[in-house]
Amino acid sequence: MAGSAPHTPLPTEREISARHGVSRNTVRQALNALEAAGTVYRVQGAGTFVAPPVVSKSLALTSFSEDMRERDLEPASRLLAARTVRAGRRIAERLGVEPDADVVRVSRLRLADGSPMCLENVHLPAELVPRLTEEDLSGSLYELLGERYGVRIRSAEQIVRAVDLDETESALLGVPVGSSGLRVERVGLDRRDTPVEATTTLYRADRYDIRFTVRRTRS
Amino acid sequence: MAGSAPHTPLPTEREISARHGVSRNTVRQALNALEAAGTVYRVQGAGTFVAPPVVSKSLALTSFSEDMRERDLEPASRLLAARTVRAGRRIAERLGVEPDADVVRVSRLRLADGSPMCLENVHLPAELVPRLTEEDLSGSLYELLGERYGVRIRSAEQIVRAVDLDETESALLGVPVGSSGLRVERVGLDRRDTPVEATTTLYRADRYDIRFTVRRTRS
DNA sequence: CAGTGGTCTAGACCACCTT
DNA sequence: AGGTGGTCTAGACCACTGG
Repeated sequence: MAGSAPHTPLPTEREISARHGVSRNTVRQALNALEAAGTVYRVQGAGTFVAPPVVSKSLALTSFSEDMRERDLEPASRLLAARTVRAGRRIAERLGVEPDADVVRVSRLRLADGSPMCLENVHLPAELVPRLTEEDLSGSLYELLGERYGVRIRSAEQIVRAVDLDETESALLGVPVGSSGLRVERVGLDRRDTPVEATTTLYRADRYDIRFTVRRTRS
Repeated sequence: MAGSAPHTPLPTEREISARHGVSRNTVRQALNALEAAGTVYRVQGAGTFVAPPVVSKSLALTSFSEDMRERDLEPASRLLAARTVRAGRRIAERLGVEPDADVVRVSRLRLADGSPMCLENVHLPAELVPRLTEEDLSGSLYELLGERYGVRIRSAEQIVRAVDLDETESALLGVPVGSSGLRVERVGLDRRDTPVEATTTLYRADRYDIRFTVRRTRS
C-alpha cells in the first residue's frame, strides 16, 4: 500500500519477479521509476526500501494550470495582449529563428485562487501557429498547441533568477514597488529538441517557490 | 566525435551492438545516459540523433566549488562562524531531530573570483560530526564530511525563493540594501534518504542563476 | 558467506515512423 | 512494408552489505 512506514524493506527483486510472473529486468525497470519518483531507495547488497516522505518531487515540465493544482490552488488567466510582432535579437536567439522573423506574443496575467501569481510572456514562431491570436487564450496554451497545431512540448531549458520588479510589473502583480520576484526563462523543445516556444514568467516572490530533488551523479 | 552536427543520426542500436560486440540492452543503457545528459535525443521508429547544444544540463547535486568551476569562476571561502547550538524548531524539522538536539552551525561567505557570491549557513547534527568546529573549514565541506566522517550526501531536496536582502546580508554580499537575492534551502540526504545536512544559501541576484532542463513525464 | 542490488547477454515481439 | 526504438524474457556473473 502507499502508506507503508519509511525504511520498510520491499520484497527482493527476484521475489517480486517470481511472484508476479515477470522477468527481473522488468521489475527493475518499475523500481527505477519508483526510485526516480522518490518513492523508494535502494542500497546495493542490502535491499530496496520505502523512502521517507519528501517535500519535493523531482522536477518535471508542467503547465501553469498543472503546477497550481498541485499546490491546491485554482488557476485562472487574464489575457493582456496577443499579437504578431518581429522576433528581435533576444527572442530570435532563444527560438533559433531570424531576428526579423514573425513571432506571436501572448501576454497573460495568471491568477491562483483569484489573485495574481505571475506575469507570463509567451513567444511562438508565427509560422508554427497560424491564426493563434484568434483562438481562446484563457485556458491551457500547451493543450491548445497540442490539439490545434500538433505542437507537443517534450522538454524545456529553464533559467531561474531573482529580480527587482519595476512599476508596471508590481502594479499588475499587486505588490509594492521594489519587491523582488522570481523570473523563469523557458525555452520549450519538441521531441526533436527543436525550440518551439520561448516564455518568460515573473512570479510573485511572496507566493511562489520552486521545489525539486537533485541527485549526485556517479562519476 | 563530440562535435557532430546536430540532428545527425547515430548508427542504429543493433548496429552499435553488433559492431562493438555488446548486447543491445547494454547499448540502450549507454544511450539512456547520453539522453539524460542532453547529448542525444531519440525518436521511436526513426532513430537516435545528436542533440542541438543546450545552455543547461540536467540539474545535479554539486558543491559550491564544483558549481563555480563549472561557471569558470574561482571559488573561495571566508569563515564567519562555526559553533554548536540548539537546533530549534525549524532546523530540527528539516533535519528530523529533536528541537533541543545539538547541531553544528557553519556560516561562510563564499566568493567567486575574489568577490562575494553567496552567504551559506550549514547545519549538521552534532553527533554525526564530532569536533567539526576544530577542522579546517575553508575548503569543501562535502569532501571533509566524506573523508573525515564517512558521511556521504547522495541527494538533496531544494526549495528556491526570491527574497529581499536585509541590511546585514546586503553588507556582507556587497550589494545595495533592498536588493533581491536568491535563497536556496537544501536538505542533504544520505544513501538511506536520511537527512544529514540542512543548508540555507543566499545568492546575489546579479551574479547567480540556476539553469536546468526539465522533461515531460509520460502519463 | 549467503543474499542483495547492479550489470550484462541473446533473443523475441510490439509500437511507431518513414517511404 | 521494412526498419527503428521500446519493452520484455530467462538466465548469468559481479559488487556490495551485513550478520
